[in-house]
Amino acid sequence: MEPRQGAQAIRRALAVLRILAAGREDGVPLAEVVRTTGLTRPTVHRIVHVLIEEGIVERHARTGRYAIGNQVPELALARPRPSRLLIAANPSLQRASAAIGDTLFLTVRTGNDTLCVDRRIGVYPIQVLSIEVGARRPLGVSSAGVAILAAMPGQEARKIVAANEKRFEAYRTDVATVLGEVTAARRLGYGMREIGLVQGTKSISTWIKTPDGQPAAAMTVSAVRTRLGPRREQEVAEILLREARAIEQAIGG
Amino acid sequence: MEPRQGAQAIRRALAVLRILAAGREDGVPLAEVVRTTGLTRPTVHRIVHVLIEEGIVERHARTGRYAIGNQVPELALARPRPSRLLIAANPSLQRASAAIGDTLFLTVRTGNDTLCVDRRIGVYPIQVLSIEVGARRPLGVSSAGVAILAAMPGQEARKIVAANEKRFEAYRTDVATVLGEVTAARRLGYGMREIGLVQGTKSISTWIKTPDGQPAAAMTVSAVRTRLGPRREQEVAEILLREARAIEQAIGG
DNA sequence: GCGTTCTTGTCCATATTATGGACAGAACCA
DNA sequence: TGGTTCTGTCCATAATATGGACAAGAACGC
Repeated sequence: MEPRQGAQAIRRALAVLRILAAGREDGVPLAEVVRTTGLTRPTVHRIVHVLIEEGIVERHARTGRYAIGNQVPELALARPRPSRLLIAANPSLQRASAAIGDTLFLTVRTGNDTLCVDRRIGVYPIQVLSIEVGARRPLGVSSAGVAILAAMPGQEARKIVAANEKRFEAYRTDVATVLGEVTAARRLGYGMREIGLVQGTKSISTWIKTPDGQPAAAMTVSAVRTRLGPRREQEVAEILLREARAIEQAIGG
Repeated sequence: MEPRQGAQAIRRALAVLRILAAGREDGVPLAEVVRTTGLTRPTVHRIVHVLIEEGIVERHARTGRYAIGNQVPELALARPRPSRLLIAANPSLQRASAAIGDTLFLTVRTGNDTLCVDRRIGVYPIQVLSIEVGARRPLGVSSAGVAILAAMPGQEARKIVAANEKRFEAYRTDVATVLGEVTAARRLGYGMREIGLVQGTKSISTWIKTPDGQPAAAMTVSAVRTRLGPRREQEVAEILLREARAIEQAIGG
């Protein structure tokens, strides 16, 4: 598949949109878009302002930051919701949440990012709620991202990690660290992070593959570190692995 | 506001996306996109296939039709849902639905289209369910579209109707008919269609304006024609007008 | 069967379009 | 005050997107 030519501008506009999406409601300053896309400032400026005229991007009056606009969800209404994955995963998430009691996330891969698409809050009184539905991060910086990378061929994973290099700085990590974590996850059979994105939390993630063997998503448990000692880590991982296989079945059938 | 230059390709890609969005899950054949956008076929073909590579568009294997892809709702997750309008309108829709008993729609304007964003089913046993959330139509072909056009300055309304000319054929209407209906709606104070998009139905729509006087949405009741005689039309219109003002208050405050 | 009309896909010379270096203003800090 | 961030704009230039022309497959009629 040689990439189709004659649409540089469209590809660039989409790259910009994906960066803006990572900024959620608050949006992203122009300079950051310039840095992370590697495009020149006049180009990004032009793209962003055309997208504003078209209603695809909005600009916050106070901060001057750029964010995903109204028309994007409007276009999204054209698709049936919720997605097949969400339907297939629902019973598993419910079971796992009840069995574990800590916060549970379902995260998909989209391009070079992870995107949280579902979250279940457990019964345990201390819950890690830092990641919300819609949260978008470069593949590799969260345990879910590491799990998804671990589930794909090494070459592809390295390519993605290399592509995300510029964005890792903001999360205080780098290519070598991420690749190390990916290797560790392959050995373990699941992704794990002693130090979560939030201080004092720990996360465990299992990957979910589509019938053709591509990793499609990850299921993650996050909890305060003290609640996930070695013994409980084992328990939680077993539940997650079982339910991940169940979701794979549900997609495949 | 002179439109910004240097982004023809991006604008064209968005025009294509909006047409595809009107096709919902089923999508739209390439030829129809070519017709309604007025672009040449090689151009549309290139745009659509680049968007497929980027995950923004999907192609149905069986039919060959093109439709909005997975990544659009993924980008949409960056925004908080539901929208402000939906929140503001909720109590009014609930009250109106209870009072009227027929199917109620909330429709917004997006570009040159109307987009159904909410639907409430009433208690009366015969309900008009042809329009679903996500349904997208050229402004002017539904009573909601006529109401929204009626609420804007004549010049702007004429511009939009002219821009939609090519798309009217598919709905068996034309510029003159639509402009006539808009004028009638202005006189009446609400939009009305004796012949709905579905045979034997009748619709009544009131417009909802933002604080700056721009029409933002329309509230519509659809029912089988026999259920909306002159007397009941009055009643329903009064309720819709009252609730439309309530929603305007809720947005403004 | 064979022509007709619909569709989608591809090529490539061309000119239109997007590009980005250079310049400039605004806001903030020391 | 000068230094450092940010955002916005201009315009000559090169690279890019464009669309006419050609091709091939699918559906229909007879």
